[in-house]
Amino acid sequence: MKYNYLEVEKKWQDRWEKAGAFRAADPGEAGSEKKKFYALVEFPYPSGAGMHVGHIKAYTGLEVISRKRRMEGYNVLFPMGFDAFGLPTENYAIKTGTHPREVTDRNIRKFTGQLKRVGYSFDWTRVVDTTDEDYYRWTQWIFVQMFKAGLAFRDTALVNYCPSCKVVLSNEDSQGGKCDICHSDIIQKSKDVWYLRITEYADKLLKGLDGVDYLPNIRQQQVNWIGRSEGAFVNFPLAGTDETLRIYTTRPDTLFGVTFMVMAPEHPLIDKYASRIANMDDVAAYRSVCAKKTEFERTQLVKEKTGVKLQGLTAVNPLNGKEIPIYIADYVMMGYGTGAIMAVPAHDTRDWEFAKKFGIDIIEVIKGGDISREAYTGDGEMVNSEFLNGYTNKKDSIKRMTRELVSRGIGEGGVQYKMKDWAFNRQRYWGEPIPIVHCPKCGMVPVPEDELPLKLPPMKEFAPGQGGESPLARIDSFVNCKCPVCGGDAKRETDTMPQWAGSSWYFLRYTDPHNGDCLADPGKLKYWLPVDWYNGGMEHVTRHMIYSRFWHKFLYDIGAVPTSEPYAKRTAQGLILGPDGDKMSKSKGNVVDPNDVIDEYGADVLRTYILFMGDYSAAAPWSENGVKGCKRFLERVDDLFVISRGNGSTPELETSFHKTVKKVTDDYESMKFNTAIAALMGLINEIFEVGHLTRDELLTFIKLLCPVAPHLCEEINERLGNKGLLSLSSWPTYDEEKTVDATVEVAVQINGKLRGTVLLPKDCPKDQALQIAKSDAKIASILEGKTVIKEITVPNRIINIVVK
RNA sequence: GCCGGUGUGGCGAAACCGGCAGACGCAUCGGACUUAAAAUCCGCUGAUACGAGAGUAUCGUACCGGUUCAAAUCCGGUCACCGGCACCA
Repeated sequence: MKYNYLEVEKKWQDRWEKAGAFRAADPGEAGSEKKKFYALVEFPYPSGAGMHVGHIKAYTGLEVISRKRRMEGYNVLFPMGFDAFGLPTENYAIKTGTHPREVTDRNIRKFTGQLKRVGYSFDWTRVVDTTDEDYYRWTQWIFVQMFKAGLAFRDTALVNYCPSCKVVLSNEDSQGGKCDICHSDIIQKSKDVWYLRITEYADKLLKGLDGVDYLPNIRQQQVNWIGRSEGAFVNFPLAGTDETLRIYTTRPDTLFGVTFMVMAPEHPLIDKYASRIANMDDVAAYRSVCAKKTEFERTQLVKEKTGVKLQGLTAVNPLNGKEIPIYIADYVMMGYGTGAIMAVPAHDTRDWEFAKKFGIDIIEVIKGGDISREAYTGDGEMVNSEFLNGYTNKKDSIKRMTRELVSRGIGEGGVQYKMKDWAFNRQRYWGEPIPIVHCPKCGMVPVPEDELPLKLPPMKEFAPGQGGESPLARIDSFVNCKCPVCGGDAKRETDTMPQWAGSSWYFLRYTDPHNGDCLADPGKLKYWLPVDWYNGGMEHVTRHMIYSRFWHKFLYDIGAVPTSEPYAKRTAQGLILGPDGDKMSKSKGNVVDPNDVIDEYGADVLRTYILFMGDYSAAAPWSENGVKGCKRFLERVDDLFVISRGNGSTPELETSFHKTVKKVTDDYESMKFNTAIAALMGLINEIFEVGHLTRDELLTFIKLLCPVAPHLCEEINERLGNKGLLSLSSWPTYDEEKTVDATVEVAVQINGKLRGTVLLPKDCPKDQALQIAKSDAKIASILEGKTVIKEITVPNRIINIVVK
């Protein structure tokens, strides 16, 4: 850089701040009459390591959109905050003997400083911090509303437990059988757990996806996560009892192919009929083996089928009265469906494997495969199935069978979801205390709303307790309290909320961050919601996104927010890989620190490069040389001032400007930042070929580039003698007519092969175009002696002459 | 296994709705400036063959096939890689 970028960038950052340039106007304030635009980026977890280039990529996309929107005349809300509760901070605090409050404050200061150096146009007056009492007061308030609505409940259950972090984890936090935080193996443990009944919203969460604009892969991931399946429940009588074994299946039409039943090892009917089971010892032994397996072993490693046949307990096929053996096996999960299945080995791969191993009959009911070799899971004609014989369409046969089940009173159609209720408590210190009191007389009672926030008590030793109980349980003054209902002695809940709590509603608080009376003023919510555009990482698409949509839909149902969906549009940025093409990680030593890049090249270069790297949603490796290329580009932009003058460029350059304004305007909008910047690079090459440009053209250029490299563009604007901030000036317009050159180079093909090009006037008529093409010396020589069969012209693009 | 995505020069990548494949950037090479290097500027650069040369021809978007005047793009099949889910009945 020919100028001192660090100084110049600081100068403009200070001026923006002083002018309050990026403050969003609340309803009623000057500026609120403009159309609103709410741009949201995922707020960071303020880790001690500071910012990562991934953060920069995540924020810079919507930064460009926000800056463009402001110049287009919108009232833009582009806020930033900190998702600061959580384990890394707490673990660091324990290790270093510092209080997490102190660690958090320090990290937030560090992040704030780093973010400001990048020159983001955040509205810094609206910062939220999830660990702030005035913030988590409302997180607790929402929990209390959910409790009152019966959506927060307690249950004893087998849970995912991380022995290293000493916390219960949700299914989402223990994917692959590993702890999401420390990557230790998860074990199963029986515990008292708080749940949020997210399954009650499964259907709403699924249906809501129709009304929002999410990238297709994001939508699809959510659909898969919710995992809706349609099928039927069927009741199989247990022989010699009046009990029925209820199962769920997606293929009720294969009911005549059932040759055995399988129950999950934990199925309660086993205990109920233990006295009838002759081999209860074997059963108990098998159950204890299964209980010791981690979720990982059970689902990932062991594909070999195991199980035990129940001696003395059998089921009856309710359609034809056939007696069917029952097995227990761990390939059936207690947590899905009813915890028991009807096995149709001919047409289900898992049942087939099990049948082969245990020598069970296999009855074909769908023709089309060779069931002696493998299960046939395709479509085909129904056989061996009485009234279903001859059906060839799966939908029809399922429908018919479901009707039959209902009319005979042995089952009915039903829907299942893979999504489970959300395990919502952690036994750790650095989280929102769950505002519940356990009263021996009144049961569980929420802390009254006017007593919120229920503050985290100060503590010196906040390491988790040995038995996995919360550190808060050690503070008598916190635990012992009076019941808010009866006034008698009671005990407080000592668990805290998981990290996902605070981030489930933060975007609401941005609209009214200092409100002491409610989570946000209804008028402000009405004005700002929904979030118009939300950008973040793919890794948050299934957890954070689903959780926050759930909270939002609940808040909508109780009338606390005005929209049923929080986010109108969602995009996701791709990863930045290390220079070696691997994922960046400390252990590989391939991490790029954005601060180093700013020190060496300035924030404008960093921003430009990150957007220029490639497809915004795709992963791309970091390249130091690529950074240098962007630096050169910005230096050339800086040089434009010297060759700018009052008037008189060329008609060609004028056309190029119209083209570029159009392209950049469109490309920013579709997040094709790389091609927008490429267009500006192409334009600057052309300007230097011409040798000069007008002052107006230069102004247009820096306006187009301003969202990407705002400091440099402000500086040039000032040099041009313009008063006021470029960031608040108007976005350039273009004339569609002038985006096409007066003469166009058109390709001439013969039999589809390129044989030359001709210059034609814009929108040249077909006859004239062909005439000019044929008179071209080279084309004419090829055409000589040939018969023309067909002539195709596409205006301003191509001429193809087919000859024989 | 299932779902989604991707596959184009030495590299990152472009290419609207099927219409000149490789824009833009990097790297390489050559040149200018310099005592020299760095920086900067100018130029070349998909492959192969022919040509002293301006050039000309052929091939070329993972692979095989198809539709079309015309395919990176559409259709059928195969392979590879990435991401997500996973004994979900």
